[in-house]
Amino acid sequence: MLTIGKLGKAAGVKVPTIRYYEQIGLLPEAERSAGNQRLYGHKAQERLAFIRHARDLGFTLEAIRDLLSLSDRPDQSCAAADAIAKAQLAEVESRLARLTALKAELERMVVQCAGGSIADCPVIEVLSDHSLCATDHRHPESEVPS
Amino acid sequence: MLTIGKLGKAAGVKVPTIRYYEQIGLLPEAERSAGNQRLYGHKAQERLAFIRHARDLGFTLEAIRDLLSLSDRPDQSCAAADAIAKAQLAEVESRLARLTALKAELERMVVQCAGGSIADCPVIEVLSDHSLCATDHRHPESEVPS
DNA sequence: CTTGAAGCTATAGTTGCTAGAGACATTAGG
DNA sequence: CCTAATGTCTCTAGCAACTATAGCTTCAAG
Repeated sequence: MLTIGKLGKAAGVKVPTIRYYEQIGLLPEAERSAGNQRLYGHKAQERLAFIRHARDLGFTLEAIRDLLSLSDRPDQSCAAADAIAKAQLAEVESRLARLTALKAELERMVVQCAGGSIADCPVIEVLSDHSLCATDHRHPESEVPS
Repeated sequence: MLTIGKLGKAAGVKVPTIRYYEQIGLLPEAERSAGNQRLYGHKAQERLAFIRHARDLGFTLEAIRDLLSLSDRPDQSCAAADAIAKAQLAEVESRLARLTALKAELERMVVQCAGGSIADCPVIEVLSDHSLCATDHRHPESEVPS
């Protein structure tokens, strides 16, 4: 049985984060020692690793909650899990597209800036006047949508 | 003079967001009509467009605050503005790199899933066991760092 | 002159944690 | 066995950047 600190170290997750996951019901309530400290077994360790890995891949806690409850019913179809992963992939792809456009525009700004004064700094200029952007694209709605 | 609603529509910013920007001091306090409603002139409209554009490019509100105060002093050197833009570019590039790695791994998961049962769903499997990831990469620290 | 849209303030909620305070538990060294 | 240093406990508040809600007032059109 591991204390919360060892578990955190093993999984690469900070201690308060583990307690937070328990609080929101992603992890079940842990067993307690005589002195009221949380103790974790192998199952909890696997579950936390799953969560951590999914977070690393950018899944939201809500999506992870769904994936976990799916993985608890191994007999069912994996269509739902596949759908969640596909949605995440689509999300990542759309963010990639947006970031790529941002990168191009930022590069244009930075390259043009030759260290003069603010009055003719292309950084300020481009930000002030959208029409100075490359004309062949629209801006993304926002960088990280709701 | 525009009411807050017209201004929002003109700049593509929601009304509560404008009030929020005023609250945190990004926009100056607006003039008020006889009936206490906010009124905006040309200058405010430009300032809001600047903010909106910078947000679209992923600058934080803190960075925008700095850029705005720089643009208010046109005689100074634009080195600071350039540094902010360069930092933002670096940030975008690092996020691009991370997202590209995520995309590859998600694609692997999704492609392998042939619609069987959860018990052998590659989505769940890969998430459960990190060693099933492509062995030639480490995961990014996190998708969007602090 | 009435009705409905748009505006006002103030507060709370969102996501995914992180930081702090102040008290108790455990462990390593002497 | 005692003490000091960690580790853990609960609880609350804070971060970014908004978004939503409630309950009110003001404005513009018919």
